[in-house]
Amino acid sequence: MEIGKQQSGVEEELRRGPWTVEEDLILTNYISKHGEGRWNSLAKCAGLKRTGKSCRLRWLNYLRPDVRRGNITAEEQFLILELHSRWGNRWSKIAQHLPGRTDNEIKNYWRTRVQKHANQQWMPRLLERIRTVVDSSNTISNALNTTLATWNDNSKFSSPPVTSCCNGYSDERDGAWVLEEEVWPEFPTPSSEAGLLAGLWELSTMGSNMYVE
DNA sequence: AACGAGGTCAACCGCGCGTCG
DNA sequence: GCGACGCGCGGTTGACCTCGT
Repeated sequence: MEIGKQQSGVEEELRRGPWTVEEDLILTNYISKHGEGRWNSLAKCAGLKRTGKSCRLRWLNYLRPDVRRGNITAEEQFLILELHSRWGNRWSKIAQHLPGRTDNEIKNYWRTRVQKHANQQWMPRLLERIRTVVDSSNTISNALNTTLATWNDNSKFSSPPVTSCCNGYSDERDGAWVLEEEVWPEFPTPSSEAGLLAGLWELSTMGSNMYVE
């Protein structure tokens, strides 16, 4: 384990790297008794040889009781795509709309699974398609799950959900998917922002507990 | 079975902002 | 007004895992 040094006065050994079960227990017990905040003094008072920053990160990203673990659901994927298209890399802001998910988790998810496809030309069309589905469907959760599950399971983000909404071909030069514009079907009136919000509100009433301002 | 490449994710780092004395 | 401090955010790193050859 790498050892760091405090900058001030008396040198004190600081632990870095992965947290042990014992450290997790100490931090959890301390916060349950005294609450969070004042992380630097918290670390000292709890007897942890960690920086306040490290304690805060460990608590917020891992130990907090309401941290939700496990796979990102289709609905969460849609929200991440939608909110990122709106706000960019504002991970903490995006995370506020996915209860139990941390900004770090969303950031990692985006960078490892989505980013390399984010600039492909079908992405805006996919978002538009989902918006339309959300806007026009009375079974929003099912519609989203169907659309995105097909997309994820069959293509691993490497191509748009062509089987359900459009045709396309793989560009010989770089393998990127190219949509054939003319085969896009005409959907009902393009969704308005209000329609999208209504759809997400619908989702929130179906137990997903997600919402948008 | 062994090895390398690529993916995943917890943790760290640097910076900027707000607050307080 | 200014410096110290605490905190939060986004970017990056590196250890570990998985998968293909």
